[in-house]
Amino acid sequence: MVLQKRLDYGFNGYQVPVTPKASRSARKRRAVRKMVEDNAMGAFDLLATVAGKLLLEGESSPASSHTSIGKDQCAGIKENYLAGDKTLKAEPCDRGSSDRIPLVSEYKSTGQNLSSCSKASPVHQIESHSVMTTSDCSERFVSDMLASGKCKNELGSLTGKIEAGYSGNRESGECKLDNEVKVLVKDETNKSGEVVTSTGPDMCSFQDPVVWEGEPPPLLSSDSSTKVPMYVDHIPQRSFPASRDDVKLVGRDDDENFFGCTHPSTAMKYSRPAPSRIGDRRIRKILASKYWKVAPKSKDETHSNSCKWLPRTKRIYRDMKPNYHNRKNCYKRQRSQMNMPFKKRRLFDRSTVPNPDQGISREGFFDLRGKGTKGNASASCSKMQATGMSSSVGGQHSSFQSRNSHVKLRIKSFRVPELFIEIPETATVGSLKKTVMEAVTAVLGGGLCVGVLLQGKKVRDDNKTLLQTGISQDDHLDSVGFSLEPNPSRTPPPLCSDGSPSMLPCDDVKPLTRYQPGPTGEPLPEPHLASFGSYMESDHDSAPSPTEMSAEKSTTDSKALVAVPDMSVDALAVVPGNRKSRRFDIGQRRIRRPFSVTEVEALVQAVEKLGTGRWRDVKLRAFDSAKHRTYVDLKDKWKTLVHTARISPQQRRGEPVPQELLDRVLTAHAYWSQQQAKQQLKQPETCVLV
DNA sequence: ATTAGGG
DNA sequence: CCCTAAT
Repeated sequence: MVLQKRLDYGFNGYQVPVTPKASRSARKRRAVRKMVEDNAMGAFDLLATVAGKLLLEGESSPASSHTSIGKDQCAGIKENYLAGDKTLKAEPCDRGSSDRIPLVSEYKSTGQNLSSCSKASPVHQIESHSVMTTSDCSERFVSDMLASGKCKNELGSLTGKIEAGYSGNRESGECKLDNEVKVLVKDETNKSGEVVTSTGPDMCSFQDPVVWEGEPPPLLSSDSSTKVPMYVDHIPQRSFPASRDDVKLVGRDDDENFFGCTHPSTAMKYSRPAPSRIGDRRIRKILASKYWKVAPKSKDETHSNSCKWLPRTKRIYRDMKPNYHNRKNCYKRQRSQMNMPFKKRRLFDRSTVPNPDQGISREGFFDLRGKGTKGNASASCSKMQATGMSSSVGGQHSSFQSRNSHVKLRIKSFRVPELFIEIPETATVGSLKKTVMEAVTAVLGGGLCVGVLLQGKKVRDDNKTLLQTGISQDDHLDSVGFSLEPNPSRTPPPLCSDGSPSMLPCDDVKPLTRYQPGPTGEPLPEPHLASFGSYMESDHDSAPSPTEMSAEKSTTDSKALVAVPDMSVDALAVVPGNRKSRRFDIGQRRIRRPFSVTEVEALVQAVEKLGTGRWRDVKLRAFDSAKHRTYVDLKDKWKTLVHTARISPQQRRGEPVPQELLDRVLTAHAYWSQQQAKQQLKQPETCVLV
């Protein structure tokens, strides 16, 4: 059975954690991994939650998958942040449907905002609650929002409220629900934070929770947005353009200090009517059970138990819980961890992680979504999006007189394209979840690149300035878009949007494929491998510009971004359009890509000729075009092949490797082992001689 | 950067 | 597949 589903995420606001500059040193990168994970966790949590039932509730590893997503997602956001400006936001996707379902939304400032209307309303409560608690970390927010059973129960009503509010707004004709993600930059000092944002006339509710340590930022007043307490320790002295409708965030650029925490906010929209621009921001119901067929259990690889190479996320999460500790401590810990061995660090993380998740009700959100989306699921379901990772950047653009040459961009939303999943009817719901999660993780996790579109055309030259490309021009602001594109090196084949039709149907019921790896997977020596390799071409590490990625169809739905002139003139300079895509892969575990028989064949052949111990050469010889197969991978594969060949066929798993090949493996292995032994004996002599 | 081996 | 250690 093949399940196809496009996932749309609508997230409401989280502060994107940023990690220190990725160092070329893999080591350093690993070092920050932990940090990233910690920070990303919260954001992702929210994201994942919003995403719907993707979460692996209970059973296996709930949080597991999100982490990875969060990491990259966040990385991506940061990417945008760096590339664009300090103000990036993401909003729920538009679906062209009339109903929009805000998750934790923001409302028009027109006084329609719910919170102001009913202080006693659940919404209000929740928001307040969140605001208050968020004083810690984004994670906190999420947990708070979802955790308490109370919240859970209230969500239902929240939904109602939201809808009501929404409709009301619609009538007014200018109401927009705007869920956005805010990127906040926090200062290392961590003293007081807050930020930004809009403040509606009646945001009293928000005020309370807000605790200003020190003097309130000067910018608050003029804006019509909601004030939200943030973890921003330091707020830049500069002020925001008064007319800005959205929340802005300010912060320092230094990567090293960039240590944001996500944070949702309930901002109100500015009253300026700008309906068309935004379009429907409906959050699509994601995994409506209705549309997902679930089948009875079947054990298999789904339960990664059998998989020795359990993805890190799983491994970690098995005993790790989201980290919802206060930011300060968070920071401290991270810091302290910097000095300990990675291994130890990991353990440390696990043990220290509190256990916040308890009682969290993800259902709440889900239900909310479900209700809101009403019968649109089917529509959206069938709606295929040819574009791979299309993203919609939307919003209105405001023409601010720029005092300086800065451009502010706001990304309204990013959409995750279809995922094709093939899973036996006998699979369990749990395995389905895992599978989906894996697929999602794979996409968001490591396979994304950001593309920049201008008037529908991709801007490939990363070195051009915004000015040169025209992105900074007011009249072009509407046509600037960003797209999330598969990062060849990491994107799991299955995800390629429209891509190869081969992956769609897949009638042959395979044992239990993850998510139908690639074009029914046959990367191979000559032709296949080559093509495969080319497909996976650019490697993250070398992938210079996201924009270079191929993305046939530029996002049609990419809308305008808000460009807001800003002061920090150097920001852009700091983000020279080259190779920062590296950030995407920080701490991201590679997706699992089982070797196909063809690949095995190629490997065996190469090893027969070159022998073991020359993996570099093997790689060059047989897998040169397969960028995702490193010599280490090949070595590992050989190792497993040898093992596989030695065990009984019954014990083997995965795609069966022809016995013939296994025999060759043993033969070759024996031969080369012998050769190696001989060398060993000779070696001493030569040494002595020399 | 490679290789080797444990996890 | 990851992580280290040793080259």
